[in-house]
Amino acid sequence: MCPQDQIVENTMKLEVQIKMNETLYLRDPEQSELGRNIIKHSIQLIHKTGFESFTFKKLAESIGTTEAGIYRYFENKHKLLVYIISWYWGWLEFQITYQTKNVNDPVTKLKQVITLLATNVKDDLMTSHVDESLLHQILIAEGSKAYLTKHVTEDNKQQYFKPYKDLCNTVGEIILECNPKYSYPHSLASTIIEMAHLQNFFMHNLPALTDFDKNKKEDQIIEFLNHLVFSSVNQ
Amino acid sequence: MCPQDQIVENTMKLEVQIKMNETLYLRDPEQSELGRNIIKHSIQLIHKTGFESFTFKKLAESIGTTEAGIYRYFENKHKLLVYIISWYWGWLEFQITYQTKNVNDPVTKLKQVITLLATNVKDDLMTSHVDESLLHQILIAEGSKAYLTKHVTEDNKQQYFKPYKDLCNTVGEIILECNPKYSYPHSLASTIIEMAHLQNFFMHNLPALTDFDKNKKEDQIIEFLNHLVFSSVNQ
DNA sequence: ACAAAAATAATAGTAATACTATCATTTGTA
DNA sequence: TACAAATGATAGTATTACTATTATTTTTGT
Repeated sequence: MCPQDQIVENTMKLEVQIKMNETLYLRDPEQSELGRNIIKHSIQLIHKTGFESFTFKKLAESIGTTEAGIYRYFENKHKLLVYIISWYWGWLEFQITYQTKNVNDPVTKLKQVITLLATNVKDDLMTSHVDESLLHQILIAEGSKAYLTKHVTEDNKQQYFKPYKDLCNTVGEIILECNPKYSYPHSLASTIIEMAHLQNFFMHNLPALTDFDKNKKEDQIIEFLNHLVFSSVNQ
Repeated sequence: MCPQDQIVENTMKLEVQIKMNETLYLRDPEQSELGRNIIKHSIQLIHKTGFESFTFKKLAESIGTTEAGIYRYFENKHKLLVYIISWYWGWLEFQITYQTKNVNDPVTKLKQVITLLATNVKDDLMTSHVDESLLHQILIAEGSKAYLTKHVTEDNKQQYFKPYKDLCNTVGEIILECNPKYSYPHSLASTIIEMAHLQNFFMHNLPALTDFDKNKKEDQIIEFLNHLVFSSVNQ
């Protein structure tokens, strides 16, 4: 298991806690009611209004606190976005490790990973203040905005994208288990991860860019990705 | 040739002119010196500062006009971004049609398309006010911001993404020429287009997400995409 | 060549955003 | 209980994303 993931026994019920990069926040949002509310409501608000219209003022109003209160936790809305996205990658990494831990066949494992990446999960009750279903949709619509900035290099030096890279590595290693001679494990892994999200966005919003119809949902994306991945890995 | 692309004889030298969606602008920027300056300088400025820091005020200063002057051409900076990105897709479609017009073998044709998509071209002198090399880099870093918005559905109804869809269709048709039974021509086409850009961004900014080193440049991305595409198309 | 129309420049103004600062009040903890 | 830490309330600034008005050029039709 990746050292970023921890299971913490907390107030008598089992809670999953994802260890976050400390330079992302000013005050740890996991450690207070207000902090957890910031995470919870920012997920709801970004999902509802989109990242561009999302402001700390609106967030403060929806929580019932003040703008200045939010600024004590996060320097700006970009860092908050990176925070919740990192959280999601960490949580996904945990899901992958946990759900495939007894699977020995790498092909089966890779198929399960593709399904996990492309499926909009139900809210995981083990993380009470995070709605993973909304978070999955945020990843689809806003995920790339975390790194598509002019300050990506500095952000990268601060390790903001480590959870994403770790996940990419994990998937890359499973690809190599399927075929140790495959030349592009990381690029294929990032392609799977990005396309699991982007084909979903296209299917719902720009269907002419896909071969899917809205009804059958993610199954078609999973079939497409399976076909793409296994034909090239087994080449 | 796609009806969107036209060659126009203009002031004694051959100029390529891409027909643009008229709802994208308030006044046609191709038709005046100021308009062409808006396009030229916005490409330079977005490339230099990134789309988030790009403002009409800065653009006006770099042209030597006023903010209000820009607003007479474009309602807001998002429409200007969509404009220059649409322009690029239209230009690319023209390039593909033009450069592969005598190629009969669909496999050769698809390989050429992949190369065109993944290569940072030199500035095309046939379009004097547009620097295609900068535009290609803008596509890599900002392209997805054109559609990753809450108003993507309305924008799509206004046909803002038609040039992208047309390109996707063109590539999809070449894929079907390679294998008429391939099930996902559009999804594979959008995957090629997006990954040609995204793997480039990752290679330069988040190399851990790829298997490429900065030196060898786009060749490795082209090899990766060729391997991915032809193993799955020939499956 | 000249008048009318169109485009541009100059200036001003507004509401919202993205912060920073200060101080009073509440809450948690040794 | 006392003290520090966290929160709330309020205010203020620079910038952004526009809109409006009027004056001045430039274009164009005759």
